[in-house]
Amino acid sequence: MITPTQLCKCLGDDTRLSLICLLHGQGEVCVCDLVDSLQAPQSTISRHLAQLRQCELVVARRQGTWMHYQLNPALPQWAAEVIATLVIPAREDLNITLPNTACCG
Amino acid sequence: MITPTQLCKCLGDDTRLSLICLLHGQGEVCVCDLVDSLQAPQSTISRHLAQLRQCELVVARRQGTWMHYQLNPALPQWAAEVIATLVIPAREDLNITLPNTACCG
DNA sequence: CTTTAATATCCGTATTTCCGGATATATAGA
DNA sequence: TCTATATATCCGGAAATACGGATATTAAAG
Repeated sequence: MITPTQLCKCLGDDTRLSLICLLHGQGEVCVCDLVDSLQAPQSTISRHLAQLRQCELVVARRQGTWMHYQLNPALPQWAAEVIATLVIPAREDLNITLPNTACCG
Repeated sequence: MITPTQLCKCLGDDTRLSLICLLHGQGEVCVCDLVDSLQAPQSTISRHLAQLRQCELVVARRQGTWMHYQLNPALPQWAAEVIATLVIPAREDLNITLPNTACCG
């Protein structure tokens, strides 16, 4: 179970917070869309996603060669609440625009 | 003005999160009480307080040789909300017990 | 079984962060 | 002015974190 300190550590990085913003309020998003949106090397995105997975902030589902990520729907309530609160100013600060095109069906 | 990433970085450390827990819901607390409560070297506490000050999460008031800290009452609402949400599980996780004795009048 | 595409992991390096003893600063009181 | 107390800052070293190109893994397709 994630601790408050760990949650903050996870969210205390621009790339990871951006990923959380992209996932929040969406259903599943595949990695290629995340890489596209953030314009960062694939290995960087993948590494941060692994970290978010390890803290159980996100969960992944494989569909063929694609991986679909979403926020862990079973987060403790306080964590979900912190994320929901942060996402609003973070979207503005980090200039996050939700991708409206899915690279994969 | 603090950014969401910066807030999370600040809160993503046991010592700093503990300090925030000790200050939240209290009025002012002096440094000696904080050092006492957290059982950490004075320089460590002072360094973390300086960081919290720099991010404007806390404000300080000098009274003679003592410094009194409190949460910045003028935080952006989202930041205040994140802190209020986090403090509850953090108190439990970090075993924070509020000091009921003030070392200085 | 080979190729191709998507994603994950490895690994050496650069950067950041944290630590705490030593020292500096600031203030009150004698 | 000298002393004592509270707090802040300095500094060198240790530890953690981030980066991204190269490589490995996985699965679909031919």
